[in-house]
Amino acid sequence: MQQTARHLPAGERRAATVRTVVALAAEQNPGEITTAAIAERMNLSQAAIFRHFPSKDAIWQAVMEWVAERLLARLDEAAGGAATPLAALEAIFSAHIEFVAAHPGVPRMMFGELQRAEDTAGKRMARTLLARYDERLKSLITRAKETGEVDAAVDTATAAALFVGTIQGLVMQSLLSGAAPSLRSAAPGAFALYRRAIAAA
Amino acid sequence: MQQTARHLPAGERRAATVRTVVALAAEQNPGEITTAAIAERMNLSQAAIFRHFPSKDAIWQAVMEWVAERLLARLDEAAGGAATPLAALEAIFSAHIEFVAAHPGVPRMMFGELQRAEDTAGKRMARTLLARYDERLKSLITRAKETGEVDAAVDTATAAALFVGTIQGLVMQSLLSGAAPSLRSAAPGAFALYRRAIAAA
DNA sequence: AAAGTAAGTGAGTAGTCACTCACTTTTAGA
DNA sequence: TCTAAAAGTGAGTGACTACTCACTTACTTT
Repeated sequence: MQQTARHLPAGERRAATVRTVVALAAEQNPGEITTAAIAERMNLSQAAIFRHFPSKDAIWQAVMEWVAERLLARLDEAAGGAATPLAALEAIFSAHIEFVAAHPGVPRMMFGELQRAEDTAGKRMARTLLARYDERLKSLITRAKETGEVDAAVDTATAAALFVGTIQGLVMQSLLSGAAPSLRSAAPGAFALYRRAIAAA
Repeated sequence: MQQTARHLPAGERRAATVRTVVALAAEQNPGEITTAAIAERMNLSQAAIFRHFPSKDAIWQAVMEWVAERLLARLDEAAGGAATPLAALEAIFSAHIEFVAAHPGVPRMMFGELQRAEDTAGKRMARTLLARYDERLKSLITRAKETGEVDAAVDTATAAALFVGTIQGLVMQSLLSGAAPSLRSAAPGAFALYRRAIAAA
């Protein structure tokens, strides 16, 4: 990100480090991001990193916290402005796509953390994020059943899983093509199909 | 896998190595699988690995070839026995779920390879596999539109992406819970929703 | 301007990684 | 039964990794 601001206060340096990791994850395998690479991107010595984080795991934890806070805030904001539960689902869908289009490294980091064998802090944070996401989806789907927008015969948990899967399908397509714009343009069509899957007849 | 067969002929040792990597990927982050770990699992010295593969990249290439061959063969077999295009899609869905339930490391390896920054042989193989998969899906969906099973208004490419996404949603759920059985039990419900998304009214 | 403190650095360390090589053991064919 | 080739090994190597530490530089407060 910014290059030439030296001697940042600790809080800002931590924030800059997190932003740098998110940016690097958009370019390379998150598992292969080294502390040296992070430092180089910030025009800092590698040793400086460890003045602000006790370990590399702590960096990943901070990054996953950043993702959880920002993503959930945007989703809640999007859902809040919607008139009906189904409209809220669509708003969340768009907001999520917008978020990963702006930060292409995020889904890669999520998958990377979830795949870790050890039970790291970052992995727990990723799990928590997904659990909270799932909660919100299930709540909205339940309410949409009550308003009659979603078919009552549809299983709520399955519908929530398909919502996430629909996004993942788009993400995978963009991973293959390497293009972020395709994500945004393909999103409306994907949600239209998802709506068909759950909508009442 | 098997432990005590020493001095295997080269072909069998290569095959055993691939099987070992697939098994290890079910237990840990594929990116962290070392040649030492592979050798240890086979009760072999690490140096022996390099008598059969010129590099670690070559191992990954062989593994991805194994996956591509076996998976596509099973999918084609499943599709072949189906009466209609939509039935073929369902058979492919089941066969795919069965495959990843039997080899839980496979989706992790796929994602791991696709995330690589460098253009490795394994990554190219993963890309090719997905492209072939996509082809088959689009062909079946097109034919299902002709028979009237699938709504002609549904976009073929989007429907193919949602098919893959539906499976990924299930895989992600099982990654979170760590349980393979949940994959198999949740699959029929997930396909039922997918069918609703694309079926003709 | 002096001094205390926070931020940053150069030069390390121990450990791990993929990969090599001179050498030994096993297998298979005549 | 002998032998050559194939399969496997022990002991390395250089490159890279997260992390440390004694020391320096910059900022802030008085």
